Amino acid sequence: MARTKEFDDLTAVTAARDVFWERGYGPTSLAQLMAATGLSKSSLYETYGSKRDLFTRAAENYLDLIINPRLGPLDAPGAGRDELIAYFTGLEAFFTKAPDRIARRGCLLLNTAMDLNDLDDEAAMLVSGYRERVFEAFRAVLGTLGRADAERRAQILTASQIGLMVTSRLDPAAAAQLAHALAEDVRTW
Amino acid sequence: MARTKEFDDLTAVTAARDVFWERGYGPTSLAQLMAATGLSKSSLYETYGSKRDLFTRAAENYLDLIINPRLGPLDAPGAGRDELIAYFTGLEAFFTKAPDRIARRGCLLLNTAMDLNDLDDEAAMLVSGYRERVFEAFRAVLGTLGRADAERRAQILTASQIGLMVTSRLDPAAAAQLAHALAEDVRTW
DNA sequence: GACATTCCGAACCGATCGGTCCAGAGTATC
DNA sequence: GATACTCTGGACCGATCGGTTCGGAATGTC
Repeated sequence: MARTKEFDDLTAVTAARDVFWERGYGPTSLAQLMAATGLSKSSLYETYGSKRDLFTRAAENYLDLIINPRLGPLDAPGAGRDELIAYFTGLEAFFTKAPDRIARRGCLLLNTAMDLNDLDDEAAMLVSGYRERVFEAFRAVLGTLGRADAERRAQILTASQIGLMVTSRLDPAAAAQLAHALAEDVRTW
Repeated sequence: MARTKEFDDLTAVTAARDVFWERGYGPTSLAQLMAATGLSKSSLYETYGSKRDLFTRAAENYLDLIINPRLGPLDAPGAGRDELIAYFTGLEAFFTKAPDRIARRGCLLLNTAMDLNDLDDEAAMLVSGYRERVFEAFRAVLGTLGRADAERRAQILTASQIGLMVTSRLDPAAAAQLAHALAEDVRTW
């Protein structure tokens, strides 16, 4: 019947995701996406429609493969202080061990939030949704600890988490220190 | 002798600063800088050299007129808990009262930090320097409170402050809430 | 071999970018 | 009025951008 597909969709989208992640949506050019995916411009256009559409695929990939695995343990029923500590120590280990290039990527969604002028309402909602997702996860866990100030603590923790990802773009070592501090802080609760 | 200068340097740089602030360095075009400053492309080029040089001037303006006035009270000898609370309640008031356009600007330096690929080492150091400036101010104040965990608290507070500015770009109302929460948190120390 | 499909390279489009240059008008001093 | 400086508008540059199209080679099924 026909020639078989020669490239893997997941591999290509993941490669594109990493470029968007490192460089942001606007500054990423089609040429860089071509180089990263190994696909020609024609193939990219035919397969994904447009740069913007490819970014949507990349963001979905990011949520599925990066965010959800990290946040998953916090969502589990019965998750409490230990899971929260493990969350931050996990990030500390990541910022300590990961190659500089990787550690400096920060958060794909937060990075593009600063690009916001170039993006559209859909992208803005994506970023806001991510922030609320993190907040709700923290709030649920803090709720189980029975603290009266759970709501406030969750707000501050969410902000710290955002600050953590931004800091990692400037200084991965400082981000590792910060993640450690956050884990220690949670221990004192 | 000669014709007198017809525009005010401070006014022009401040106008350019606001454009960079709202849109980021990369996405800001010369046309937008011309519109904001009221200067022609020729005048901009002759006076400031290049877009990049103008950004440096804008960043200096930002530090002098925006950052230092806010952080000043924290630097004053004898500054303590009250000044810290006032700092965050001041931000809360700003995010509550300021027009949406203004409240959503976030922090000029943090915004450009996400643009980092487009920028150079000088810009990266500018942003890192800003972060350390905030951290040192917090650390000094927390030191006077005689807490054993002053260093850790300052790290977390710095991250929260960064998260606060990023949040303001997504949702000024949430930023106001967060600033309030931070002030309340400091009160409990 | 006929056929369907995948994939690529290259040419091309219109637009925008930052930057350069210059002729000339405006405005001050002497 | 001569002179010196400011400032503008517009033409222009080379480069890059995302996107579009097409011819043709490659690779599979039947």
